[in-house]
Amino acid sequence: MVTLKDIARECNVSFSTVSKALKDSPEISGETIKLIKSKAEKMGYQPNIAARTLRTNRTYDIGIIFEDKTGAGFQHQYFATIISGLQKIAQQHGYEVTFTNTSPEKSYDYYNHIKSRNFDGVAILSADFKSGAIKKLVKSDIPTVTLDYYYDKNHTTVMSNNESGEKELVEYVVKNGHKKIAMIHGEDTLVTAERKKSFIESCRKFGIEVPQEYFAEALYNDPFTSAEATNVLLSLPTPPTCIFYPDDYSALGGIRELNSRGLVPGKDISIVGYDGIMLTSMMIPPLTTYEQDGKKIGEEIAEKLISLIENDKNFKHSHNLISGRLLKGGTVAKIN
Amino acid sequence: MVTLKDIARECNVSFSTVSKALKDSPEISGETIKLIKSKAEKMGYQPNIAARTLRTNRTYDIGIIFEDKTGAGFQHQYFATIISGLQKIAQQHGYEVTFTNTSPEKSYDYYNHIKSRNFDGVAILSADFKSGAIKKLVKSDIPTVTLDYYYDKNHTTVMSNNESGEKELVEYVVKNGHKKIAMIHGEDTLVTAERKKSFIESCRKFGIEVPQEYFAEALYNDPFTSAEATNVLLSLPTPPTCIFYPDDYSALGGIRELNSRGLVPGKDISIVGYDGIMLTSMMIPPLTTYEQDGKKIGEEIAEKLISLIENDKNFKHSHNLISGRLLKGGTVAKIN
DNA sequence: ATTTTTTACGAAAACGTTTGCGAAAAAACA
DNA sequence: TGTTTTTTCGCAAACGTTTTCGTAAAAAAT
Repeated sequence: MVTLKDIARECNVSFSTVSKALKDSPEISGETIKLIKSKAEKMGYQPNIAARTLRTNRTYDIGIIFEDKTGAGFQHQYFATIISGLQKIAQQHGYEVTFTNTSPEKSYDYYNHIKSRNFDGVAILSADFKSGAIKKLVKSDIPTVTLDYYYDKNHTTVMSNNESGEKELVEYVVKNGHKKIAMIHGEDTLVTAERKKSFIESCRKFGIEVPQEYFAEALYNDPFTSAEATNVLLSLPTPPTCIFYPDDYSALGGIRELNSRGLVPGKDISIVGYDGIMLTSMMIPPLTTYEQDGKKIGEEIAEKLISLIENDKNFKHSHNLISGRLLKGGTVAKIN
Repeated sequence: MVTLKDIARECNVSFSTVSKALKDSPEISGETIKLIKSKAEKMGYQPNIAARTLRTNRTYDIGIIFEDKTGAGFQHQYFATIISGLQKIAQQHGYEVTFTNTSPEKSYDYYNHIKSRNFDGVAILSADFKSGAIKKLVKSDIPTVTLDYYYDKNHTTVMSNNESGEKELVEYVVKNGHKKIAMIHGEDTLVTAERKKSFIESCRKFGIEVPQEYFAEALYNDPFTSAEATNVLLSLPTPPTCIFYPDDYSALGGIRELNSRGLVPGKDISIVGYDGIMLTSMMIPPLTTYEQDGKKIGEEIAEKLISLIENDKNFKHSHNLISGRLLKGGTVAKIN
């Protein structure tokens, strides 16, 4: 590889002059800068990042923490688009994105690992946020931005707007005449809590008090537990006319159960999903759902993280809500 | 951060002794090794990777090239599982995985960029393999493994076994009595060529010569072009009884078209997909398709790449075929 | 008891940058 | 012309490792 010294030799200057010239130092005259730059270009110079890092403690590398219990991982559209958006912005600013190793063991020391790798910052997309390791990282001097988890005023997070998501869905469903609305929700997380809260309050705004038995728990993105939950809800003395699912995959599981009972979504029963994965738009009828804007979320994470890294003077920690949009499919029947 | 010097001070030895002790050098006595290691552990020592890289030219970092024209990217199950498998193995060997920046411009110098980043090796998952930039990289001294593209004997590739995939599908379909079998294939790539070839030869083995008009082109993973292609095939004087789709998403597009014609897959018409994405197993009936083993492919890529990096003496460049398995859904009707 | 070998460690160079500081040359001023 | 200021550049240290080589002490061999 061609180094600063090689260029220096060609230009008859010292290698420190080359270094300065390449970053437009005012110490170096305009002519020599021009000379050096063209020479460097011609020789195909690329700085050795490791050497730079050693000296400056900057890697231009953003770590991503993505603890993937299921192994199915980021093939979910939500995460895939987030990562895609994140990488796009990072790349625009000259950063690379690396999937940093996640712990098989519990007591993994993320902080030390990341210090060792010299990441400029880290985006925590999926993790056990309550664990000591993650907390230590977030509270440390390493710039971090979290996805869908909120600690306090002293750190930055980007969250999908669950409140508006549920609100829009409820409004749409109620407008179609539904009053007996049930919710199958995911396992107990911050996101789940937010969605439940908004669901309940949105219903209340229309004078609807959702009874306890209209709530059922399933696992996110697991069509089987949601099918079961569907079964439970439909076996109630007064079954709901509309069922909310925690996500689109779960809704598909629900549809299977409904079909086996001879019920057609959008006619005999109404359902809504959450996420807006591509496939649901191709179903017949398309699933009514709330599309989260993963791309935007990823971009926002990258932008916040980079201004944190680069010490933007007017950076303030913030809690960013990214809204998506209602996809009116055909699985909500108009009733009265 | 705690460095070698810090540990040396605590142990009353030189820092070079510490360095050696930590990697079990025979130069250092057993006792001092034990002492140093425990001290290092206690102090939370993590080596500075940048410094190590500068000295050794090793980063323990694997670059991934993933040119994503569509922006939809690795949310496709095939790539997602590949990356997941790759990362798993990499992590087991102490490597990190980074999505290295891909070029918006045509003449991007991957080679220099990767040299600059000091990646130990790079996995080329998706790229313009015929471009000069990629060729230069593959022909260089940087260890590379490619996915689904084959150059020559002097480099290593891992490919999904398209030959056996098509063969198994054809066998299954023929066994169900089909003789008029059409193929919608994707755009012209190496993979497409392999699949077409195997399809034709497998049919021939059963005495079936596929007429020219039974081939139609669509775009991979695009339900709309495949719907159109479906339309063309069904409008033929003698329409096929079974249609092969380039992938599962395309098959879903086909199903829409079939439905709109009042045809039910698995009864009035038969179809098969390719890929085995999770969702197809939840359809009613489930799609008959060939599941590619992305996880295995990713693992194989990582293993090959790492032995290449670590200069395994008995490493030989190879062309690795990874087979998947037939998923017998319910979209192939038995006819006679 | 002397010589040789082995063991166990330290000194120092090197990797390629960035950057503070000093110095020579040029320009400005008196 | 002599002095000061400014411009432009080179020197050298530093970042934290790895690794070669040298060497003192200990052990073994004579």
